[in-house]
Amino acid sequence: MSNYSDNKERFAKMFHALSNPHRLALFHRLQTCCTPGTRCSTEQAERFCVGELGKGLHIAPSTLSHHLKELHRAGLVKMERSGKYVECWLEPKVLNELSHFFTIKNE
Amino acid sequence: MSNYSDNKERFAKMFHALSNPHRLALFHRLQTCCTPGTRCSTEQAERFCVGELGKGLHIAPSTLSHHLKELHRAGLVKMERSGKYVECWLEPKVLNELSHFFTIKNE
DNA sequence: TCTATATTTCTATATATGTCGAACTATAGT
DNA sequence: ACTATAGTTCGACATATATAGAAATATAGA
Repeated sequence: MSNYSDNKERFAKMFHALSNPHRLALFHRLQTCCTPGTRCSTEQAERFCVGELGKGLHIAPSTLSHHLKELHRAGLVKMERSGKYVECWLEPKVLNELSHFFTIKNE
Repeated sequence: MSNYSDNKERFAKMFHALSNPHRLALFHRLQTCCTPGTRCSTEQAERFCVGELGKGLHIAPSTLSHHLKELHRAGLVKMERSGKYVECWLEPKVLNELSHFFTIKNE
């Protein structure tokens, strides 16, 4: 189990990635596991391409790319090219780590 | 229930506060609900004074004060003067909010 | 009141970050 | 090969941040 002591820097980097409102919005968009109204059977995050993710954020493509790179480097977002597009998604494992991080410790 | 949409900026500020390794260490020290070996009955975070929190971090008192102020302004840390000291602690409510933030949404 | 301890505020400075536009790379379709 | 679309890299710049030291404030105790 990934505890804080072994991952100080890693957690700090993840929180840094989430500290920018634009990046947080991107992350949040990736968190919705299925289209509204439907219900996912698996706890699987959905995939979005870069352009879709940036919609409504009113930032330049270069800025969008920069922010997704930051999220990727922090280990929060997976990225893979698929033809003309680059797909982005979250690993549920990382979300669980983060969720667990905020439970009060009984060391 | 405090959802993301109503608290975008607030969450970003909390993550920003946690994005610095020194602040993250301070936060983590506050997370231990009781002294090692013991077991807490209540889910109550412990109180530490500013000086105690800074031990082992090797930062100047002014820097320590600055960081705790950031954590406080982000709403993560409560502070109250008690005589010569200033006591710091976490609100379990905020920890729960953050823990919940990382669960996959079924919007 | 004087002193020691705890903490904060102020000021300065080096470094990091967010942002964009221009140029570039990758891919698909004609 | 040419063109359009998707996305990235690079360079520049304005702003934000981490840090420390010096000075100030708060409190307890002699």
